[in-house]
Amino acid sequence: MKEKLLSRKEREREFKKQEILDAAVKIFAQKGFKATTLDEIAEKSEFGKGTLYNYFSSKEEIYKEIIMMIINNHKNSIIEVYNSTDTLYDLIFQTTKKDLLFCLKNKEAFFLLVFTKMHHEKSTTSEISNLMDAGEKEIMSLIIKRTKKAIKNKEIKNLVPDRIIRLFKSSGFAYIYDLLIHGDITEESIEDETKFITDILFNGIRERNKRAKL
Amino acid sequence: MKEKLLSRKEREREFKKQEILDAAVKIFAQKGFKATTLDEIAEKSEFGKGTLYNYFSSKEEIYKEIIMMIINNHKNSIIEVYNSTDTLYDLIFQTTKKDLLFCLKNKEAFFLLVFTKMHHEKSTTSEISNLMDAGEKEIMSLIIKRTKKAIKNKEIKNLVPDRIIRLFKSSGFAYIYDLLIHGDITEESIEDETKFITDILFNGIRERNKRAKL
Amino acid sequence: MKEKLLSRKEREREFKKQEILDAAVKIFAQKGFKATTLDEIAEKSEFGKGTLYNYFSSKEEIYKEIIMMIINNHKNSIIEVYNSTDTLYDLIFQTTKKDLLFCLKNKEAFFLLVFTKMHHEKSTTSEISNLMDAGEKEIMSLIIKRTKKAIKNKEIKNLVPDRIIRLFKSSGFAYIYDLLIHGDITEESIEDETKFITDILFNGIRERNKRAKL
Amino acid sequence: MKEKLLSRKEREREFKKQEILDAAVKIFAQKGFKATTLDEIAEKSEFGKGTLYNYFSSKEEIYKEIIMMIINNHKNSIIEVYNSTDTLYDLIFQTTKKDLLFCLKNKEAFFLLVFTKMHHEKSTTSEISNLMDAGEKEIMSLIIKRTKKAIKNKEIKNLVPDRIIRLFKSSGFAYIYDLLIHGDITEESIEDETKFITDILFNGIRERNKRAKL
DNA sequence: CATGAATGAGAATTCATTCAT
DNA sequence: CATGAATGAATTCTCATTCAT
Repeated sequence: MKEKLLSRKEREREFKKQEILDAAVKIFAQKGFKATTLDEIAEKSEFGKGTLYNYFSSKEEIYKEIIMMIINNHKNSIIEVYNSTDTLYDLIFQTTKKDLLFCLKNKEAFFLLVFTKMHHEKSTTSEISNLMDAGEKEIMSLIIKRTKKAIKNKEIKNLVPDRIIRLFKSSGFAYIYDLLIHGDITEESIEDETKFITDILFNGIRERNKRAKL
Repeated sequence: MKEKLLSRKEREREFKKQEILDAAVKIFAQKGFKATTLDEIAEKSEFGKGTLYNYFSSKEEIYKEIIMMIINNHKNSIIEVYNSTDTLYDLIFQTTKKDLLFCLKNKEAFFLLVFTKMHHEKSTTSEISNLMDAGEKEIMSLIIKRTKKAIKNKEIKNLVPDRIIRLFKSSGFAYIYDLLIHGDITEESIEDETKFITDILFNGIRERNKRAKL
Repeated sequence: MKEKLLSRKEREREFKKQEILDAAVKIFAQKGFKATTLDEIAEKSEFGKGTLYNYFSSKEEIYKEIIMMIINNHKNSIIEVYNSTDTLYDLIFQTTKKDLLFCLKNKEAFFLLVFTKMHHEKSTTSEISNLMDAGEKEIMSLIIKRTKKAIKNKEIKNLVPDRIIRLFKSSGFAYIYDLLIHGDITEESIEDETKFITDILFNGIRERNKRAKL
Repeated sequence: MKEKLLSRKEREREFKKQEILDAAVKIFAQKGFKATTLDEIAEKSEFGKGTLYNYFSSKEEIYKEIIMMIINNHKNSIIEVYNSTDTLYDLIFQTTKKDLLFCLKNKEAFFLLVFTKMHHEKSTTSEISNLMDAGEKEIMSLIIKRTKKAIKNKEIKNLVPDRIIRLFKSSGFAYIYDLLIHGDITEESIEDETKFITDILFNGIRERNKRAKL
């Protein structure tokens, strides 16, 4: 919607800004905020160091814009899935699948996100934390709504929604992370992996009709 | 066992070293390696900046010793549980419970570990990564062994062990992390939380005897 | 020869680099490597402390470049004299004179050289020693050649060349040093001083009853 | 003369002090004043670091006492020779020989002296320079006296005494230095080397057609 | 706008000196 | 006296930010 009114000049500017962000996200993801230098970003983005300051007012702002970008992507993705599914299972399945795909294609962005979540670098102003929390909250409220509906509809057992969601979020997140780290995932195996994790969460892993021998 | 033969001098030295490590782990956990300054560690540990160098040869060594400490703690804890349980369920349950307890009591240590795992700061020599990987491997081999046994004994479905373990490890880890972050856990609720997550993984969350209404 | 192709930027850079070296050599000569601080060099060269690092990667590199500069100057000077003289006497005379002139104009450089020769600071990597030794060797081989020729031509007595050269080198060096230290030498008196020392040394070794064949 | 009245306690104290100085001179000679640490001196002398301060008030004082020790040794040696010789030649010959012997046995002390002479470390208070200059002056006055006598007695040509002495001092010094550095000298070759250098210098300045009156 | 040289605040590290035991 | 742990001032080096071209 914003893009509508941009002149060529402005479009070019946006393009260059994006180039810088693309370069920066990779380095930030690899080294973290503090250990990343502007020299590195400048070199990777093929701009002069001074030029960066024509687009961003500080190193921190670059970081902030990257985080925003990732969060919005993710949020929009979830909203879209939310609107096109009915059951909790489908929501979880589709979301996880989409996340996996996104992460696979934007490994750096993903790591950066994880990294920032874990990392409470106070130097990186709490503003960033706030942005993340805000995005998180919107997503959460959607999932909670759907979970309650799933309980009501007897799709799942009557468990505390907060706990379930915490488990979903964290499990999915962590599992994806582990997969990416160890590298044994391709675009083809995504459907399969997604099914694996979603099904376990929904069905558990216990053998049903037999007694475990101890 | 080593402690037996330490003289008073040596014991005092060990004690002070530990004081420094205790101060350091908190700050490292909060800010990460790069963003933590020796001035801060010195202040928090109530030693002069130079004194730190009488106990550690560099900032990085402090970090390294902390990681080692945590890894060893964790590894020993798992081994102990492994030797005192038979089923996979019990292993997961006890391990998770013990981890939760440890994490609750050593929040900083836990965050630091997570942080280091996520963070591939190559600056922080790969030596640290190696240490972690070595510890990890030992633990993994124990869990894999037990998982295979569980499949053989029909305790659980015949799923690929690696995948299951990845899920356990990551889920447990992430769930604990999430719990700690949001702070709503006490020593009393540990048993309950542990049961919740272990049971879901084992049983799933789907309502069994009824068809979900969509 | 290199200078031909330098752009204005590059020439300016070289110029500034030289300014730094000029400032540094004075302080190094006065205080030695260890006792000289970058703050002093920065102040004397009228650059910011950080700026030095845009031109040199470390304090030691500044030192290294200075030594190289001096050695090369001196070596080239000797070679030139070697090629434009025939007798040992002339070689010694001209070299000594040229050295004296150089030293008078570059007192600091000279002291620094002496200083480094004396001083086997192993901290200052042995690389520097190696550079000096290499330069020295080239010069030595020229003088030895000429000395042997002088013996063959009966210009001087048949003494062990190594010993003679050691005497020349050390005497000349030390005499110059002493002169500079006590300051009673001007550009005008150089010819005279040179003749004084060369003649004494030569009267000590000259073949008496025969005419040197040239 | 001082030693006469020392009690056992005092003698022990002097002995330990000397042990420290002996250790220190080696390190100072090798690395220079700044680069030598008290830890090194403490280790080499096999005392605790704090103990050094029971004998010397500062690092600089250790240095100062060493220099004094060396200078006095040298001065006394010269005076002795002066009193037991008549001609300039003998004075130079004996002094050089004695110096060579001293240097060979106390390499470190010698290097330290050279080092300090060259090195105008202002950090090392000018007090040290003053001490050295004072010692130097006494020696100089003796040699000048003898040189004048030698001219009067037609032992040598009528050259400016100052210049001659400068040449002797510097030549001898530098030649010895060079010999020690390159290591090809033994106690046996001292007489020979001494004769070599003294003769050359003397052949350069000796009055030819007259017999020196003694 | 684009650039990169210049800068200085800040960080890690060293080491002479002090002092409690 | 002997000791070595504690200390902080001093030093080298890094890097975000500014600014003249």
